[in-house]
Amino acid sequence: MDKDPLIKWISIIYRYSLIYANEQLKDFNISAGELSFFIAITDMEGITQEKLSSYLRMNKGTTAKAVKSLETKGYVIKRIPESDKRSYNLYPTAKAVELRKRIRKLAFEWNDILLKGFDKKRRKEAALIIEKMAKNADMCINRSGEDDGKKDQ
Amino acid sequence: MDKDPLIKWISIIYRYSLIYANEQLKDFNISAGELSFFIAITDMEGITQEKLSSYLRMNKGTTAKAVKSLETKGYVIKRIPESDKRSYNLYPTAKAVELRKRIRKLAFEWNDILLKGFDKKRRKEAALIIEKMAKNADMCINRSGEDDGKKDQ
DNA sequence: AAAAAATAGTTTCAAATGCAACTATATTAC
DNA sequence: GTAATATAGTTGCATTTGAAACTATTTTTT
Repeated sequence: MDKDPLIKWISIIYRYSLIYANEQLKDFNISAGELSFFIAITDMEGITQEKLSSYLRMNKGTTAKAVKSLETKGYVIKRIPESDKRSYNLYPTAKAVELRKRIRKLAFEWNDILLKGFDKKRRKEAALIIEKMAKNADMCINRSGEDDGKKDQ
Repeated sequence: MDKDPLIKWISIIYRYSLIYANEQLKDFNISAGELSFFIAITDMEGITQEKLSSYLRMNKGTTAKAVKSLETKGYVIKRIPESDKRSYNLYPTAKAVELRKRIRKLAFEWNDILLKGFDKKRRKEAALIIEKMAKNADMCINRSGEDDGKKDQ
């Protein structure tokens, strides 16, 4: 049963997610790599790149590039706050806000594809498991995931 | 609960897996991207690139590059079979076979990190869920995953 | 307040990957 | 058996990403 390590399947899910997103986003001039940044910025107006990086667990260089691209494409505006001139607050443009719902929907349609054949209870279980695994990974790499101290359950 | 789409967590798990593997593999002159190819070739001696691509669900171009790199590094030998001169059979070198166990162990140590805090039953459940999700993704992108026809369970 | 350290972001380089066009060989159709 | 199609692999180009070195501010130390 554990002939293949989990990472084999995770890798497939991740790579196919990018393929799917690229296909679906073709008409919007947003790339798969930019998707999570787009969603986060439209959801959390005014967020800084630093916060964005830590929220998505992305390298800050990656964040810089994605944000710059979204800015060039007219989806994001950067504003330097008086309070800290090193940083930017990121705001979605009207054009981005207009697309927000459709783009978010797309991410959740992919959820439904991944969870096809799962009943409600198993969907919830899947979400919990995946999120916990990500937090375990985070804890290992950054020692920053909150270890909730819970024992095996 | 479903504020964030699953892909956010999948992305974190995948990217952190690469970071972990790159760190752990430093001494072996094998990169994270080559890892799954290394394991598959040492497990399935004589496999072709075509089969390898379909087994790992990797683009054949990606496979070609990874295999070439593993060959350059002295881990893989390509042999053209009489039966089909277009293809290669891939064999691990002695050097690869020698490392095989340690490299495989590494992949499963990462499993243990991801599944920290999960009891036996939940580990099995996690493996089933992840594999099913990957097959759902595969089905969507390639219409090739075997749809087992099972209803929601 | 000057020096040192921390923080926010950018840029360069390299790795991982997909796609599409390409070559070479095999198989199928006619 | 030749032409058309399919299959196996390679290569060039683009995207996604991380690491590390860098600049510019801010905060902390002394």
